[in-house]
Amino acid sequence: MSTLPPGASAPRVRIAPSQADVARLAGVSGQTVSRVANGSESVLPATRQRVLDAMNTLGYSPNSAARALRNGTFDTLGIIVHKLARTGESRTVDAIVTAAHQARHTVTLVDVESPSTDEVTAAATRLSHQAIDGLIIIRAELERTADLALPADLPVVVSDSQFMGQLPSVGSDQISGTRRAVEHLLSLGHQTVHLLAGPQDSVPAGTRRRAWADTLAAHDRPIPAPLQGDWTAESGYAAGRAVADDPSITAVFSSNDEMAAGLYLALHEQGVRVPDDVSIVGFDDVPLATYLWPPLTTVRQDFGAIGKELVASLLTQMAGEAPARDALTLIPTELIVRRSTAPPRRRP
Amino acid sequence: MSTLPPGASAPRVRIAPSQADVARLAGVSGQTVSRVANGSESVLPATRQRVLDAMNTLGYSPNSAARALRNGTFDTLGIIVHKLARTGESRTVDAIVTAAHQARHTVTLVDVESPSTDEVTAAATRLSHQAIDGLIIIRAELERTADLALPADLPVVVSDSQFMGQLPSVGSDQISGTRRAVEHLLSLGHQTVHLLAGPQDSVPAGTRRRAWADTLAAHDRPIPAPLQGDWTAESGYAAGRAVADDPSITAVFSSNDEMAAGLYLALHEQGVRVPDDVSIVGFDDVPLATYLWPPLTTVRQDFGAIGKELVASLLTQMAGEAPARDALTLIPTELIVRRSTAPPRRRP
DNA sequence: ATTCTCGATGTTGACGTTAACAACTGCTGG
DNA sequence: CCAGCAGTTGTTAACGTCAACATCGAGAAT
Repeated sequence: MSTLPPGASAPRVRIAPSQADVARLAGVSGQTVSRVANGSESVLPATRQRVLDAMNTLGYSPNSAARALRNGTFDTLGIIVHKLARTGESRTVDAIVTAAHQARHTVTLVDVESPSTDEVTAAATRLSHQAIDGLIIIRAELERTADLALPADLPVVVSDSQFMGQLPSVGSDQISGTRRAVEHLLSLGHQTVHLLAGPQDSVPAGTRRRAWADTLAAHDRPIPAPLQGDWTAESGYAAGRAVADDPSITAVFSSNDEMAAGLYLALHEQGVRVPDDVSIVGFDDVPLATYLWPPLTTVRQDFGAIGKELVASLLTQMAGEAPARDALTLIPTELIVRRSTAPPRRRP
Repeated sequence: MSTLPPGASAPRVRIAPSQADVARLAGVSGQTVSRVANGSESVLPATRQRVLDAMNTLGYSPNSAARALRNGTFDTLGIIVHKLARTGESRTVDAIVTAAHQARHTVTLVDVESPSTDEVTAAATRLSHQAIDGLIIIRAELERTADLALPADLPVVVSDSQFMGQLPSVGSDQISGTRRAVEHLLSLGHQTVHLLAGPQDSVPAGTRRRAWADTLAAHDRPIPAPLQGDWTAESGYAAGRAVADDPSITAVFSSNDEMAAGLYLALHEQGVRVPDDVSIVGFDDVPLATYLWPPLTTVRQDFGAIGKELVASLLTQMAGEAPARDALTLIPTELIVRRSTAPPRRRP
């Protein structure tokens, strides 16, 4: 009998039944309960039923911490992500969760405030203190992973390809997507294509920018100074004012759909018609791209495939295969032609 | 000396160092390592430093499974979500992750294919087999939780308010948001407001529908038959064709922004002007709402606040406070007036 | 000088599970 | 009639951590 001070309540007891409780009720050993829980063959049907019944009455579910401790595995994948609310990020995570589920794994999420080395390292440490068997890093805008302090034996995959040669990566084929976007505009008769660029320190933004310039160069076209954006629709709007003021611009390739939407608004406000006066191509194919006015021609990224591939790569590593440090899986992109592009027309 | 058969390789050993390894290297007991790891006061500075050094050289991080087993707590929150890629969902999850982080908790994610009772139960079971201290269910379209088989002692919160009286809930104040949207249109001079409804089996869709009807009734206006949608822009587009064909419709309240975007497209295609011919109000305030043409008047939901509140409620329960089964936290909504609404004009 | 106190550190055992092995049963085949 | 076998069930120990208690030593108080 414990003596509690007056007014004190008994500690809240987690009444989770254990294997031993089930064993006692079913009149078997704990080991047999374990066998039933894990679907072992060598249990008499009658015994199995007795155990199953006991589990049900008690509401037993195995303690995963004990199981993890015993097995040395958590059946859990960690994800480090920055700005989960963004289209690409949330769709990738969605796909990861689904793929992980199919592989009977759970997913643990950590959000970083900025995708800097320090933050990602901290997040990775925090995660490895938690229970994970593998780690997925989504779109960290880092220069290199050398500075990234990761547990040596932890399988890791990175989305987007800036870690090529350092960590296994999975990313969209942005180069060919960009090329097709630019060439689509060129083939319509535009003399050149202006770029609405993503932020300077973003790796994918840099990739798209280079691919844009390379494509123009390959066709012997002038390479205009890029308009600078930061992925937000707001920055696209700002750029749109500039575009509206410059009648020489007939075609713009926006590094993502959000900025294209901002561009649209500025152009509409200034009475510049799309695609009659200016043709626009975006990147991503967000769900709403079809429903902008006019429906946006854009480069579709297959985020679902990326998520699936990330998980597949991680599972391979976890199965013990030596990770090819320089493995890069490229997911194809696709140009979706809608109604925001047309042959150039002279503007007044 | 173990003798391996020729050709056999040693098993892949997870070389994660344990407390004991650190203790040996630092020349202290495991308990002292534990004390240092958990920031106990009563360790001599010199000793602490020696332990810290040993931790660093070995790359030690405490085994969370063992810790969880010992402490009976996982510092982890589980989330069950359907269609993570949607705006509201991903923003809510984002906020949850951030709030959980601040409370030094990790977040584990499970996606269900459909928000049905069976699926949610299965997911909850799966999660409780995993390591969680509390559960957040986002927008399950269930009638009641009675059927939901949840571990009895597991703290749970639900987003959206359909579980009122059954489980603690957090949700937007959809009723007043809807009322303000409808009254805004009425105050502009519209005789009545048509509804573009969400799917029949969705609880929030039902809430908005009732609030819409109630508001019209309160103002003695006719209540037209709702246009039926399913949350997708595509369904909004279909409804838009009908709206374009019916000149008597001057104002539409769309149950979400996506459907409003679909509506826009159909109307633009048919040459029906917004807001000149038809006024439109949406719900959610997705990031792109400002950048539709014309910028969409809509009811803003504060998903960030919802996520924060969900975590707060869960933490309270986990701290041992008896959950008020009927607790309902209502997060205010806000009408954002942009340019898709105007006084009615006669259409030809 | 002796006892007391207190702070630092060590020892022990338990959390719930499962692999490895041991033990027991009933049956087959000689 | 018994060795041996296969199939079922039980026993033991260990995974890594930490709370509770035990121990030790040094200085304070008498």
